[in-house]
Amino acid sequence: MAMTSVQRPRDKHFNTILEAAQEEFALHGLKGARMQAIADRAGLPKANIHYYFKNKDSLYLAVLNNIMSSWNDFFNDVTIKDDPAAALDTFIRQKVRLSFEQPTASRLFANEIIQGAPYLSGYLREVLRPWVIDRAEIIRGWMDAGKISATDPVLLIFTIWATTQHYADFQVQVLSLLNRDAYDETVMDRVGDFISHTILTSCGLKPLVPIS
Amino acid sequence: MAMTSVQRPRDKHFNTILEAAQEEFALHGLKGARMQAIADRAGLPKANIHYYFKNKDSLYLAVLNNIMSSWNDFFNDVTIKDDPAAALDTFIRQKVRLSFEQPTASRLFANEIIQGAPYLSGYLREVLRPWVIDRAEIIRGWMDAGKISATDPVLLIFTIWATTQHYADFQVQVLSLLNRDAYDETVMDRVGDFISHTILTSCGLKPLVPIS
DNA sequence: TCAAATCTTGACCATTTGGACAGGTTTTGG
DNA sequence: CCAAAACCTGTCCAAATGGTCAAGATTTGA
Repeated sequence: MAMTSVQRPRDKHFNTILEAAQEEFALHGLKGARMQAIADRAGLPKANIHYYFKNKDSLYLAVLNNIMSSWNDFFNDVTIKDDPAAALDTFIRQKVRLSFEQPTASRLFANEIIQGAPYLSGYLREVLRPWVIDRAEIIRGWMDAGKISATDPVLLIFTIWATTQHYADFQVQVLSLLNRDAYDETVMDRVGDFISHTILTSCGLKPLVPIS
Repeated sequence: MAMTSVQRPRDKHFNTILEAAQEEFALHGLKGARMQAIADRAGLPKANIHYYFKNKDSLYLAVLNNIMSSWNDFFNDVTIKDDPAAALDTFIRQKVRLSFEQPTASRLFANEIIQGAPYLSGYLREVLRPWVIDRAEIIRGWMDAGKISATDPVLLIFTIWATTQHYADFQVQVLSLLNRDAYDETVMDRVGDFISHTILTSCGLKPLVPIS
């Protein structure tokens, strides 16, 4: 965050540290994460971390900011004129992909929220709430136009978030219960199909893909 | 855990400590929680905690065991002969009630799973997996009997878990986005209605309650 | 080429943290 | 009533932890 605008070659360390920190904070939260563990994961001496980041808090904030920028982008371009089935399906599959391909970001966010959002309360109030109100308005527009059946737009968004992020936050549980060692494209598609089917059906829409 | 079978009067402290620990562990995870903070919350000197529990790990385990016993009880008695709509509706509403009334238990569980389930991997493998397989069998029975439409039983269970526990784990976010200070019976019922409607509809069942 | 700017790191420090323990108080059971 | 058992807690300590710093290495740009 407090870096120079020019991207110097050395700044690769900057990103290495951010990634290592993201992993550790996602795993143990702010208090639980250890600076030494972050340093070890980054393959750098601990003192070097403090050259780039003043302290633990500022590193945590840098990681958070780095993540939150691209959190719900997908649904931004949707308008009332769009086809709800296609729009919802796309949004769901993008969120599923994010959960499968960048689970640590989701886990870090989950940790922060579980812990009471001490560093994201402002984000929730000033960024996410307007976003939700805005998107809910579009969904309500679809309802009024008779394109989807009556529903609660905000709870619908919550449901999409919950079902998609579940596969990132609870990855270990899901893998254990599916008796698998790792996610793959097949599982991701199966989950995308299922959630899309569930949401679309509940909105009175015809599912784009049948469930196998 | 390592207590005498007789419930002595003094053992009220035992439960006080368990509750305080549950709160702190839910908030900060195993590493992040502080014994002093648990002691403060319990209103006892830290040394007293160590009289009842050998160390931080054993306290954490005691809290986990205390929680996991009554985690998915609700769905246990269901059989193929039962009406799927009623059974699913009941299960969903019970889980929603748990999320609203005992959110810390859910948050502690979430923390443990996010962190890779270091203390619950055995539980996942030996308790939860058989449970899921068993319940999935019943749902499959409903499908075969033509009582519900084709679906993926395991992903259906995941979806119910995800949507219901979301309101415990992400309580702060939900409250912020609903612009409320606290949950109440009204919100809980609205959420129960919505999730029940969503799940039942996706199973080709007629919702028990219309969405307002 | 060379001095300034940038970066790296081993060694160190103050504070926090989990935990031990001895000496005390209260309860229990005969 | 009394001794044994159970319970309580102030005090202390070793280890872990976040963070500092100064000396040195490397890079930059004129």
